[in-house]
Amino acid sequence: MRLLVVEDEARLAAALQRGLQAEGFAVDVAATGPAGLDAARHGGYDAMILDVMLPGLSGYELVRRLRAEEHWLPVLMLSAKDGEYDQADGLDCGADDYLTKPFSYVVLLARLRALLRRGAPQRPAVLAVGDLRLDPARRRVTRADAEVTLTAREFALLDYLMRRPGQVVSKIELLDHVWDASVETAPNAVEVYVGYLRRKLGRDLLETVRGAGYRLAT
Amino acid sequence: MRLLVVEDEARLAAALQRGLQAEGFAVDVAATGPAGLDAARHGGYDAMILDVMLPGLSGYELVRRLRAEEHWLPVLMLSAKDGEYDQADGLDCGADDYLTKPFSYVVLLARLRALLRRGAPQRPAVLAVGDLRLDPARRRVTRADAEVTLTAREFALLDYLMRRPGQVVSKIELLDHVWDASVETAPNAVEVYVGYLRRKLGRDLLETVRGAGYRLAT
DNA sequence: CTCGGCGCTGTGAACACGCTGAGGATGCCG
DNA sequence: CGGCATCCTCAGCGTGTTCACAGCGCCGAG
Repeated sequence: MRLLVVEDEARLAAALQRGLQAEGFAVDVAATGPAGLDAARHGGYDAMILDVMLPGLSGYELVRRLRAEEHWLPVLMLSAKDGEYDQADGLDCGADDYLTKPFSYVVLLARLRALLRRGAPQRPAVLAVGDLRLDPARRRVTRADAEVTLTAREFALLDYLMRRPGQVVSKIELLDHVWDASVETAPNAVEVYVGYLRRKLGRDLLETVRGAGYRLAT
Repeated sequence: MRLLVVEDEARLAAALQRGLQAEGFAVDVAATGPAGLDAARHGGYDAMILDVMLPGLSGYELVRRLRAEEHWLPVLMLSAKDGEYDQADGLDCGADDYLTKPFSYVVLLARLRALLRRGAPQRPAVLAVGDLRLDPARRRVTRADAEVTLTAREFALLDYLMRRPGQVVSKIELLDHVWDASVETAPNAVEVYVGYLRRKLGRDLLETVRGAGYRLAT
């Protein structure tokens, strides 16, 4: 289990890190809001413990941004304030649980375990770009509310592109991530499948960037 | 949204009921542990607010029994004690969140909303999808009110799929969860059992998603 | 305008995937 | 011990999917 602790008070951060490591967690620490957001985005953590008062970016704002980007990492918020409206704010902006300082270590652990037991709360329910919708769990794709049936490879390709809307993705990158990396596949295969997707979803969706790759229209 | 409030203090129970009804919830009240357990078992509620100190059966014990019977209703616990170990106990015995008396109404609402937003893993007592019904306790399955007899494996497979209606479930996942994980079983076994289920329950129920897995029709 | 290279697409072959009937292994019960 | 139910492997078959190939069109540079 990997945890991310975002806390600027060095002593508290260190104490948390030591304590949680003793419980068998792998713990990374970030000391500022932006650093925490970055780590949460890229880190593959199982949960985050997040202070509200942070330099650079408040905990509230951090969670809001994370949720806006469809990251569903469980978040346990810590706050020095104990006014009741703060708790409500924290939960409403997307945190999963809330603890007021000073808190006891035992309570922290119990809450954390409850959070982890629950697992990631919601999943990226559906990816949406324009009128295009892709539901990974149900494995369904619709364009303008019309269902489109895709083969496994087509689906994987679209999934990958929809997670990077507006970005140019090279054929090499697609071969590495959508195709089996161990099998040597010609880049032309990507062109072929882009062709299939265009035929099924409409010409306007996938833009070719000559010499660089493909971009999903936003 | 239907709520169950289990609270023996009449004044508090009435206050909660009035307040929550004003928010648009349908609220039932039970005044004792056994009555609460009974209501929770049979009621089809979306969440339960549960006092710890109850006549007949403590809140801890109530949740424990509920969970043992595989009811996964979200539970928000209320306690007059505020010793930290109580919180830990409450969470560890299966509650989803915890509030200490005296609490403010605003906080209660925020927590409740967070709980409902999270939506505890839906596992109702009787699973139903379309005209298909599966009762885990009685181990019975009916399709259009006609009883169908299944073998243990067939039943376990259908059970797992019915808990994820509309979602695509891979053969690997099924092998991991429906079959004994320690025994190496060929993926073909899943195909065989899907075939059995189709034969007994009708062709239309289980859709195969080539290259991905199976999906229970919604 | 011309040319080279990149990307698009129709064709078709190899392949992988999933379905099914047969049957062996195992365990339970009379 | 024999009969029966259940579980699961195996092999064959049909079909959808994947991808290489080759020819062509188009874009951009010179």
